[in-house]
Amino acid sequence: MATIKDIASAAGVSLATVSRVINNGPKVGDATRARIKEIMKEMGYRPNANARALVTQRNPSLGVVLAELSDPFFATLAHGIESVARQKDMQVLLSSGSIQAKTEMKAIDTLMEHRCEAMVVHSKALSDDVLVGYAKEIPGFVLINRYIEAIADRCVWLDNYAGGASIAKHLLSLGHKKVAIITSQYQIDDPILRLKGVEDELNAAGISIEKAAIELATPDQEGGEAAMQNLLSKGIEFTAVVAYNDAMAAGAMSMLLDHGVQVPTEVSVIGFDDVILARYCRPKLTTLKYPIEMMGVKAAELALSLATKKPQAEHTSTHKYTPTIVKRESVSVALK
Amino acid sequence: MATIKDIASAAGVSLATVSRVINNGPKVGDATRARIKEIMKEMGYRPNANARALVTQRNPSLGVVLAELSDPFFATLAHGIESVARQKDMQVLLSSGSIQAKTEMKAIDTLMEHRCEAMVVHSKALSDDVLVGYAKEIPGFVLINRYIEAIADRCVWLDNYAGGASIAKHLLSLGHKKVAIITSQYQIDDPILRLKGVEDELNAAGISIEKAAIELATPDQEGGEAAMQNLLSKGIEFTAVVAYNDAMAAGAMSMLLDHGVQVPTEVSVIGFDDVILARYCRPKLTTLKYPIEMMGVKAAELALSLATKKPQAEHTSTHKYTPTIVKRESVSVALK
DNA sequence: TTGTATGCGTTATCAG
DNA sequence: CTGATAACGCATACAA
Repeated sequence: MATIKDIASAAGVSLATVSRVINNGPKVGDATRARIKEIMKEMGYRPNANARALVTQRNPSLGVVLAELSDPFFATLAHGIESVARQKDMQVLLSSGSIQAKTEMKAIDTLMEHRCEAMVVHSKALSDDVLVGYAKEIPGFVLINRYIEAIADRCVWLDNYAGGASIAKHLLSLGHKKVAIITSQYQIDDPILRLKGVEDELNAAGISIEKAAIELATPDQEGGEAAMQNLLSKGIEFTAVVAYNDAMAAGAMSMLLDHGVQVPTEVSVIGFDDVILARYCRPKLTTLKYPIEMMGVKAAELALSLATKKPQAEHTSTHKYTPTIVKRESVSVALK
Repeated sequence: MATIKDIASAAGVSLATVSRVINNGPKVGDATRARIKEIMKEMGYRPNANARALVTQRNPSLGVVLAELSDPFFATLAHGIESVARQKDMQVLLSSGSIQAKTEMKAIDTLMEHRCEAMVVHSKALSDDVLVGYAKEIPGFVLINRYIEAIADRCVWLDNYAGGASIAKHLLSLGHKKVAIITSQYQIDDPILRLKGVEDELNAAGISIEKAAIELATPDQEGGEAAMQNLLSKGIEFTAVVAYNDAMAAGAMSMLLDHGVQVPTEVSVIGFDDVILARYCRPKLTTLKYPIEMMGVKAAELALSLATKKPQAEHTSTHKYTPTIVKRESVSVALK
């Protein structure tokens, strides 16, 4: 592959001159500039980003680590991030962490080795301390979907507890008293906080959820189905079920429908996230909107701004988002 | 950030020795090796991937360009690709092309500048010639979801025509004679070929589709809804509608249901892709399985193998996939 | 306006 | 076993 040197000798000029036209340097004669550009086209010259990064001491790229790309939720997040990267002419380096401490750490390390100046990472498996350590080492390090006190200004996160609480409020307002829970078997903070939000609010209204009415399963459709299956076969009574996310809600709804239970007439179902399928399933899912794309955009912008050591523009010191309820068809007033 | 030189002087050895321990070089004393490793930990040393790529003349990374990450279809594709990259310790560089020639080209160019040794690209907007040009220049260049004769062995693609044909066959076998089409307004080859497959097969059975029964719209839920809306208000008669993809099918089905038309009793609906929502919507969508993740894996492996100039192992010279029908609930025998 | 020289962090080729 | 030293491709301060 042609290098800057090849171009230089082909054009009969020095390296420096070629370098100048590449970078739109100011002091180059129009004639030479044109000629050099011409030659570059002919020879199919491509600047070597690695060499440039080395000498420049900066790699205009944004590292991203998330759990599973196949999950529509993360895909949407990635889309948000990617859009700002593209707009700012940043290359995105992507790694999957798959919620395992070792993998997540390796992903971040690799990104660091590439010296990408900004990174937004989704990590559930790594400890606070480790993450704080990275944050200290990398100016443009931003955490998405996680809140750590010590680096609050580097976290873009959702108030899961508030989300749980507003679900409970909504259900309460509709007269529901018997509610079942279908949550994730992975006891990371998201499901824990959501559940606590629901329970606290319910308790405040004098309602408590029995242990048996809480099912844990994989946070996907299959999990939702299995959980509902269990609930049904245990003979638990409920007029509403709150699911950890839309996928589980959809799975639960499928199972309900398959068993001849009407939704929402007999049982109301509420999800979380408002991913695309919430609008596709029948009945359309009432859920909580998780503004994940917006948060991805925010996180990317924050990371970039932090990386370029901009003044404290973005340092509002808190980047909390609150989910809002989206009322569709799967929730109605309690029957009994 | 600490460099290899810093480590060397801190350890009182030469650069070469440090480099050796980094790369697990063979000839280093155990004592020195241990000591150097220790020092590297202490100083938080991270090899600089850019410098390494420069001198090594190889960047162990896989470039990926696709249309829209937010689309579950592409997310699944990306997931397949990413999984093989991770397994082979390759960093993935991701770019979105958004189906615009300029953007797609820029994405590829950027990837080239980074000298990634393999790339799998999804391009609909670029011309055959341009793509062939890239393929010639980049050994590890693989095209996904597109077939170009001249570089057949670099294409991992789906036989859309055959897919269309098998849809028609299925419908025919169920006695459908009046079928409407909802397709994409973007007239790239996928929709064109699928449609042709359907029409040819139908024609062979003596059935033709009237122009008015073919609706174009955006290839998403909204498009599907709008298209069905049009069909309905034009008073077109049909017992089956074949949609360009699952999203449009789901949209169409929504609209049908909203208008009190039973699916599949009165009208059958068939999709394409078998993305996740096909299993979530009610009735569950009968569709054609597009083995996109598998194809992503294949494309990535092919690209990597091509890049490392492996023998002609993978060069079966054709990487065609054929979609297969997945029978669920949205299609039944024709009513009338 | 253009050229020369130096160094960015590593690897690799030689010698010791 | 270990140490100099020359690239790698490019940007840039300093000369001319």
